[in-house]
Amino acid sequence: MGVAKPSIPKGARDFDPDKMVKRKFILNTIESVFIKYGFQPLETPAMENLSVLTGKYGDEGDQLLYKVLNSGDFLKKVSDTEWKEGAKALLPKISEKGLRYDLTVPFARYVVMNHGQMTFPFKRYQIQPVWRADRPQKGRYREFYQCDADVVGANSLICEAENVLMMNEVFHQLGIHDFVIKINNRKILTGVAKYIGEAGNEGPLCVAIDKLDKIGREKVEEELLNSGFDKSAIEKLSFLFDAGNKENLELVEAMENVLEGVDEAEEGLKEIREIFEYIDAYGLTNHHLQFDITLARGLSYYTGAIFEVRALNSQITSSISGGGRYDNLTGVFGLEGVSGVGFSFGVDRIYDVMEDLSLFPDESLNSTDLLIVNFDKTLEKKIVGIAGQIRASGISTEVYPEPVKLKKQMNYANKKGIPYVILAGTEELESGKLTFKDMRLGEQKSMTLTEILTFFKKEV
RNA sequence: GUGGUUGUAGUUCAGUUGGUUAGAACGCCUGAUUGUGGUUCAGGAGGUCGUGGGUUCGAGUCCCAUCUUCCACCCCA
Repeated sequence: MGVAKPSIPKGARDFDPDKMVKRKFILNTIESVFIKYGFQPLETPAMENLSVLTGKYGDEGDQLLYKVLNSGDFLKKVSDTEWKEGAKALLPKISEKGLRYDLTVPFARYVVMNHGQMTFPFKRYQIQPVWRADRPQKGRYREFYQCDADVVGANSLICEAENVLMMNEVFHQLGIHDFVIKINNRKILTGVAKYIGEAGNEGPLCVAIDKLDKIGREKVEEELLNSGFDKSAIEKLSFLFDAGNKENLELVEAMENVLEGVDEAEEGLKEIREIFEYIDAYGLTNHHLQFDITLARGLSYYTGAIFEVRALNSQITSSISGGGRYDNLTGVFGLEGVSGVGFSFGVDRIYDVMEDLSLFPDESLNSTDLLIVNFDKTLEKKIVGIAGQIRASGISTEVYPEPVKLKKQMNYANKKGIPYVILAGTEELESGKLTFKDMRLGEQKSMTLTEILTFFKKEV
């Protein structure tokens, strides 16, 4: 009997060191920008009670929730009749907990549980994995990370403007310069629904026009027809499809003319204007922002501004960041009147874009600066001492832990991309002149430890 | 959840209508070089052909199941 081959669950991944170094580069960049704008870290448990999770993501979402089986004899509360009633009736008896599906609902739960002690506006960021029992595809996994930042308890459009600022800062730092931040406002879309005589039907309207760039105008109109929209209503939508490539403010103006007198739309357009004004006032000139009246985003809880970021000139066309304002985050948990604005970065997709455009900087990849070669057991105590002194000045240093063949040690340095090597055998240690080799140039010099340390000081 | 697709050495892939001992490249190990990596040369190791059944004298090749990969829906990051 052979040992079973090890495997990992479908849609889950190992991140090997090569990948982790790159992921960390992205994650650290995002985190530092969050912190720079005053957001504080928050983590919530991987498991939530199912009562918190179910019913928050629609019927489809409930299907995609991972449920955790009760520990012990999970069948002990189940009677024969319940067993026969099928999975749906059985579920609450055998499972009380589930894995988190996103970071927004657990955050809402947190706010409701703690709002008495919190000071508002409350700004938190959260970078944690979430789980969905979806069928995996390229760029879609069953376990993946979300990076959310939200402000709750503030209605000012400064929050929206700062979202745009943070998106710009993150992508600039990552070296992604060709991207577009599309902005729209749910109030405008609500107004549009009203305008075409389908007041209250903005839900299906959003779902349909959100697919515009993917399936085209005809299919969208077809879907609307199937959703029960009137033919005349769909015809009235043509102003939206024909909006064309106008300048941002020009488009705002054009829409103001079309939608004049529809209160919600007027308000939404005013907000768009104001966000542009704030961004202007912040002094951000190249903001990559583009008002797009057809941007909708499928998610139902948005009520104000909505954002979506896409990289340009990349094979990866799906969105790499997005967000928006929601008026009633905590309503489902019985706490009314807490509004918020949030957005998130799609780490996996940002990773794919950067890989696609070869944007990962080489320096971000090797972590060790220096390797000290191990010649002989009897010299180990000395080279270890040297390593300690070098590390004390902040240089990341390795001692090769065994006195194996030099070739193998040099090869180790080479494979790991370690740029400098110290060779210190009996002679070097006696004279204090260490052999210091630059692996990239292939040159080596005799240098004292102090000389080496000053060399690194100049390098960094 | 629906329909399709993929799986052969560490990796990327060949493998003829089913027919001897399943190949290549790269990587890995050893040596040329016992104190010098990245280039070169010589040699070597490594495979229950995803897994489990079945058909057959004979299966990497055909059939069924299952897992996995990827793709299109649905939905989404």
